[in-house]
Amino acid sequence: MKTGSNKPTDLSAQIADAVRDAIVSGQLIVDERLPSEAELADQFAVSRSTVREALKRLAAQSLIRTQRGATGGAFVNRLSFEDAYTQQITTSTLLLSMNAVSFDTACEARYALERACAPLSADRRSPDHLATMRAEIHRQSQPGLTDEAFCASDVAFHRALVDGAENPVISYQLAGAVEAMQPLMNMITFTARDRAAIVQLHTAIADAIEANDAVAADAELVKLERYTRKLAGDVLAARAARSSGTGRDMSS
Amino acid sequence: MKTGSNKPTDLSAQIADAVRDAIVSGQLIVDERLPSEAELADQFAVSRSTVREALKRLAAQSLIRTQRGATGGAFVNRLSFEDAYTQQITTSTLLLSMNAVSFDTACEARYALERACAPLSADRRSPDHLATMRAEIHRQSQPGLTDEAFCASDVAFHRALVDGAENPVISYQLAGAVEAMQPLMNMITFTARDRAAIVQLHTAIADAIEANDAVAADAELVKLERYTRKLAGDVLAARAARSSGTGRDMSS
DNA sequence: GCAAAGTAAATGTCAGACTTTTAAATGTCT
DNA sequence: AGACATTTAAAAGTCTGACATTTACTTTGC
Repeated sequence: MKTGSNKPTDLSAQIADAVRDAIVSGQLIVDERLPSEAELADQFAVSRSTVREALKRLAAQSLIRTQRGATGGAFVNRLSFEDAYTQQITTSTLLLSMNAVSFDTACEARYALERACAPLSADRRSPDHLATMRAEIHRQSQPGLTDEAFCASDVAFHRALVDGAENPVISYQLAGAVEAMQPLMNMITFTARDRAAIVQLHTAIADAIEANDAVAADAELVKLERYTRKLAGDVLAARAARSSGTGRDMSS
Repeated sequence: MKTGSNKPTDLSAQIADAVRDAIVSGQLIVDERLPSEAELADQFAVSRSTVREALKRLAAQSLIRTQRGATGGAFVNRLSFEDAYTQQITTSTLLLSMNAVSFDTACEARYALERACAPLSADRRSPDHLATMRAEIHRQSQPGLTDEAFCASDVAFHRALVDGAENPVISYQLAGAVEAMQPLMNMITFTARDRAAIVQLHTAIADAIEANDAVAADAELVKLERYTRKLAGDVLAARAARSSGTGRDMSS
């Protein structure tokens, strides 16, 4: 696949690739110390600056961490779920915002994946997750809430639903799908009626999860997806009616 | 959440964060050119090397690309799905290999998500996807295949299934879940009987997808998941029987 | 024996020079 | 005038050497 000899890239990129391969292939194990910058510079026959640029690339991917001082250096980093979450979220968000992904496509993906973990969540959810869901529903019922805060609470609600599956890998995978939707949702202005409808659907979902009723949870999620897409469709239609060519819109 | 003033991090990290924020928040748009390294060094009142290290960090996340020459510079990069795929895959793979995730947890996540897109795939799959699936099944039936090649073909089969949903966001999200399983699967030695069973299940899945039968596809995926977990469980049991403390195993 | 001072090794930062790449401006020939 | 060659300038890429800062270890002095 990657023949490598594609383009004679930067030296720093080549070095970063070499070290990355060593980490991914297991030649360098977690918490192992890399040679010092000076030694690496010798080994690769480049200057220290070049090595440093390579190390910064790896640090940006959380593959290594660096410590200063006498026993310091660059160490292979244990990629934490938390780090992976945040990376996933930024990547997903940018992917959606930069690639003219239609609202429908993103929405479909999100609800398809979310419905996948609803049965697991219905089976395993802890009181904690339920409490979070209820708390977010309550917040969403507050009248003074801005649209942004409403969306943020919406995300928190769905995160709790996903986390209820008690599977960190699923939580990680869905972090991107759920959070990346928020900027898209922020384009919608929620009327009081919209909010009431959403709160009602959220309540139904929470009820189903609490009752360990996977089928009901799925059904309510489908309703919520339909409602969300309808809202977005209305926004789109309204925009199209107002102006027929004012920059970027939400569709493809 | 992130108060920012946590630790007085590196200058290069601070600068990278500042530029990243500008990109994510939309202050810098796709293909826009950043100031030259020298100008950035002036603006942030640091040396050019420091700016360069910051830019390398961003380049590692595919947030910017750089061009040499007269009209060159650093440009905000449109994050392509392809780039996002590969990032997702390395991150997911490392996450699993470094965090003592049990085979069952990873497997559950993968099949939960894969089952989520089976209905979509059954609905929309193109002849191309079907052809790929059939081709991979055929390859898996070849006798001389190594275990690694068998696993790689397995991944390709499932990728085709996922891609059949014709939703790039789903394909992106599942790339990690599917590919990251391969190293774990590679620990299994497949007997001829195992392979035959898997090929049969794959065939059933392909048949269901071809017949637009979402329910059947889901059922076969469940069977495949069960079979896979059983295989892994046997490997685990065999190891536990042989030696009761030889380094890392596949469980938590 | 223990605390303070010193030392060494490592990363972090800086300044400046040189190299390479690239596009555009300029010049030259037909 | 147009096509081709040459020069030039701007930018990233690389190298060298120096200094600053951090941190663990060692030595010294009491």
